[in-house]
Amino acid sequence: MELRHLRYFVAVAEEQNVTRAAARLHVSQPPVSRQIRDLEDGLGVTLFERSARSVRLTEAGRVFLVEARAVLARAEEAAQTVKAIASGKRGEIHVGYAPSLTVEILPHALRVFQEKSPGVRVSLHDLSTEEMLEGLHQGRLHVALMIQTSPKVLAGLIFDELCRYPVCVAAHPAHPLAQARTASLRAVASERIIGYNHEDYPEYHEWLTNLFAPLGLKPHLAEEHEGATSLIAAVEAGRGVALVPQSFNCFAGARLKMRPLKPAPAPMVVGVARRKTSLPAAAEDFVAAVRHLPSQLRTAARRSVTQSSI
Amino acid sequence: MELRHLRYFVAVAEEQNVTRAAARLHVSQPPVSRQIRDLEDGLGVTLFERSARSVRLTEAGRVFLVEARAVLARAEEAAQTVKAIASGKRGEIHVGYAPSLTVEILPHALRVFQEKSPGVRVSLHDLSTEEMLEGLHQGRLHVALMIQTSPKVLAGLIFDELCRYPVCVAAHPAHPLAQARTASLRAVASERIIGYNHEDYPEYHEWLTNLFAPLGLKPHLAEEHEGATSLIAAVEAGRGVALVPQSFNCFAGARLKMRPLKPAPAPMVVGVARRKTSLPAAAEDFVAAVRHLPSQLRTAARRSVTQSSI
DNA sequence: GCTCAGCATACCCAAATGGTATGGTGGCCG
DNA sequence: CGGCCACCATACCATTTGGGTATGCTGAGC
Repeated sequence: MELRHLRYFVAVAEEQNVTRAAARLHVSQPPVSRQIRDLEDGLGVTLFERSARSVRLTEAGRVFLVEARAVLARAEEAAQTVKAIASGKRGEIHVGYAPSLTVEILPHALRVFQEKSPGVRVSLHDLSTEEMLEGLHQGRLHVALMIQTSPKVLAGLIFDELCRYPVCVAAHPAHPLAQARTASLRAVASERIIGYNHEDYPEYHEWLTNLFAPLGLKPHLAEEHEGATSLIAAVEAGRGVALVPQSFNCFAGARLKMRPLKPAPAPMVVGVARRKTSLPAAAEDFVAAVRHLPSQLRTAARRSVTQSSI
Repeated sequence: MELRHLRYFVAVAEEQNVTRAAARLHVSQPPVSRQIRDLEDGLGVTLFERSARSVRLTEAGRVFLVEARAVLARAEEAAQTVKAIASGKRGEIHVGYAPSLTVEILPHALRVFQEKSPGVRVSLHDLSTEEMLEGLHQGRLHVALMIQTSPKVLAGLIFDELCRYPVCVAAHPAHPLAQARTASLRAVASERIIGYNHEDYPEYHEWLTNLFAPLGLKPHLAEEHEGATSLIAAVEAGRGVALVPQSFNCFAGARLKMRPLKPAPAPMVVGVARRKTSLPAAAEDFVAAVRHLPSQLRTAARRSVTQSSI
């Protein structure tokens, strides 16, 4: 049994007439007769009572008509659904994100994307850097909004920069470092540093070491946290200071003070990562939406530092 | 798109391997590759990510897999359903019946039939003779359990006799005719006769006239009713007597007394009528079930007359 | 870098689909 | 009641298409 048989059958059943059905199907009459016969033979069931002048559905045929219509409708629906998904009009995408780095860009990206692709569900996953890399490789994630890492860690992935944030010291408002407009690395070097752990943030330690190396200093990494939330809590508790991108400012709010480092080291780069292998259209669309950030967001880092640093 | 495409697609998707899928489908590998390609072309959607070594579903393909399975399952179900109906294992049949004539045979027939065809629903329709004839011709009824009528009224139908009942006089228990063991036609001729109307019971009047004609008498048809229920009510009310088959006895119970005519005229024949054109298997089965009545039911008429007439 | 698993391509043959011509049958109208 | 016509079935041919075999190509793994 093929869908063609069902299409022919439905046409004949609806027209109650082989010749008209053939016209409707844009074929001649004999093939229709034969396909119907083949269908009946295949099922082992007589679907039409035939006379020389007419065809009429049998009881079994009447039931089969509704079944055949249902099958054809389901098939048509399947085709439509898959087309919608392939074109990015429908579907679901899984997006990993680092909340502390994306507080500014993610809401905007979501708004732009949902306007363009209202039928696509965006599933957001708050993950560590390592979890995002793993998720991308395993295919569980389509895209990830994350800190830029070295090319070797990004192997097999494509990373596009979205914005840069100056490195800041985050400290309790009463902390001495919070009293000046800026902070020096040298001053930070004598503080307990609250940082990230190695398992979840594979390049954080290396970055931290490299930051202090030019001055011949070594950071005192006093605590390692699993994420921004507990890190902020530790800093707020006065257990030390953290070196974080300026985007933390929105995230931590008034609980911490942020002070840019002076002289400013290389800024921290936030971007979107995805697998090199082809993505579903909806995920591509999401990347496109997130990539054309308004310029104010790209430079927002500096603006907002200015706003909050006094 | 044909079901074959879906079958091949599901096989490849499930095996994650074209070669194994081909083996499962009992065809060689190249046709499978091509059918998948044709399917993708037809849909305009890439369903597999191909490498030289493997095929993997795309996101669209993953969705299409569940859709394709659903379509195939629905098609399979349609085939099974229609086979079950054609073989008489499932379905619904519409049976017309005259309650007063079938009180004995219908329950038995239903029991036998439902035991043999538990999946078939029997829809019973309490109808007049005329309604049954019309229903059979229009196809609304598959079979009818009814009084035998003349061949010209049964044109296009097949009638099989099931049982015969002696003609009885039905009267109120206090009525003079109810006092003797039997009744003569001559005695009945002087009574008001409660009968059926012409529209619903086309041959009743003729039968009544012919019954009295040999004696040179004419019946006094005082009332015409639409069915047995109101006829019984009228007789019970003492408005007259009725000439009915002996099967009325079970139906009317103690409300009326039944007395066989003596000498006995030709008995009334109850049988099963159906269209000459082919019936659904379930309806054929029903006819078969109703036809092999146990002999006690065929002769029950006389037995039960004997039982109740004293 | 060699091997091999595994998908794609090329090409051929057979089967199946669709077309044309025609036969057969039953209803309908003159 | 007989001829006509509508309409389905059959016969047969042409074209398409599905399936088979042979083989090429590519990338993973040893």
